[in-house]
Amino acid sequence: MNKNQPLPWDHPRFRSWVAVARACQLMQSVLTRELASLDIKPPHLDILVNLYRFEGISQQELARKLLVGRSNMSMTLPQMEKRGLIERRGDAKDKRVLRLYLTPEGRNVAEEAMAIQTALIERSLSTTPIEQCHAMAESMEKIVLALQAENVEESESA
Amino acid sequence: MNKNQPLPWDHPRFRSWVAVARACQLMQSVLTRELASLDIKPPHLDILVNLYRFEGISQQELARKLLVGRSNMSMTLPQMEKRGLIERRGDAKDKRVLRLYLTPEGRNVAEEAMAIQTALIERSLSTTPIEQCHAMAESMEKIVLALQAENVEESESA
DNA sequence: ACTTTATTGTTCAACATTGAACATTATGGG
DNA sequence: CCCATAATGTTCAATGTTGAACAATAAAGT
Repeated sequence: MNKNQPLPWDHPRFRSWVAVARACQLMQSVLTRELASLDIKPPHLDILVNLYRFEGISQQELARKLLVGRSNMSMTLPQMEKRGLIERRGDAKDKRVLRLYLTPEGRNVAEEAMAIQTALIERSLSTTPIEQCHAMAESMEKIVLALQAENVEESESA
Repeated sequence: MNKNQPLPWDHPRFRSWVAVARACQLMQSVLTRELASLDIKPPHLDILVNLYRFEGISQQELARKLLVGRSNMSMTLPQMEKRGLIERRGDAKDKRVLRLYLTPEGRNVAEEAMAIQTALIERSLSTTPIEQCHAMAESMEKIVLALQAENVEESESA
C-alpha cells in the first residue's frame, strides 16, 4: 500500500506548505499575545484594518473580505460597537444593509494595532529578501485566485 | 498622524504576509470541505498525520507539535478513540503519560485524508516552481524559529 | 400590481478552542 | 524517608466559529 501511495512528506510542495501553515499558526498566536495590551484579538484587528481602508463597507462585504460567515459579523460587530470602536448606520437607499464606520477611538486603536502587527511582520520577515517576499506574495495570490475559482464553480454547480 | 505612521499596506512585507495569511485561511476552508467525505476535520488530519509518522507519541508531545494546548488534546483524542481511529495506552515506565497509536481503521483514514490534502496542495502550488517552493519553505522555517525563540525568551523571563 | 426569488442581517444550537484550576505521578533536595 | 517542585493529563467555564433557519427588504418575472 505504501508503494501505491508515496508518503506526503516526500512531496516537496507538501513540505513547503506545511511550513507555511505552521508559520501562520505561530504568527497568529504571537499576534494574539501582543494585541492583548489593546484588549483586542486578531479578528478585531482584521475588522479595524478593513474599516480603516474601506469606510462605510457593509457587513456582507466585510464578511466576504475576511472569509468568514455573515453570522460571525452579526456576533462580533455589536460587541465592538458596545466597546465604542465602531459604529453601524443603516443605508439610506437599501434598508437591509448596515454600513460600518470607525469611531475616533476605533481609529486610534486601529493605528496602534496596525503598528504592532507591522512591527511583528517586519521583524519576522527581516531576513527574507524583498524579491523573495514579492515572489511569495505572487504565489499566494495565485493560490487564492485558484481556490476562489473552485469555490465559485462549486456554488454554481449546486 | 499619518505622516508619523505610514500605512501598513505600503510595507511590501506586510502585503506579502497578508497574502500568505489569506491563502492559508482559504486552503483551510477548502480542506475542511474536502475532508467532509471522510467525516473528519483538519485538526483530526493533523493528529492522524503525526501519529502516522510518530507512533507512540504522548499527548503532550503531540500538543506541542500541533501548537495547541494540552486541554485541546484531552478533548479531541477521546472522541477519536471512540470513533475507532486511534488508541491510547498508558506508558509502562511513567504512569502519567498516555501513548497514542493508530488503529488499522485510523491508518486507512489517515492515508485517504493525506491523499486528499496532498492533491489539494499539489493542485494549488502547481504553478509555483519548485525552487520557489523551497525558498518559501526556508523563509517560513526561519519565521517559525524566530518566533519560537521569542516564546522561549518570554517563558524564561516569566 | 402581485408573486416569486434573491439579498442582508439576525438568531440559535452545535461544536471547537483556550486557559486556569485540579488530581495524579515523578523527580530532587533535605 | 519526606517534602517541595515539576510534569502529564483532565475538567470546566468562557469565548469564538459555523451553518441552518428565520425576518425584513429589494429585485425580477408574470
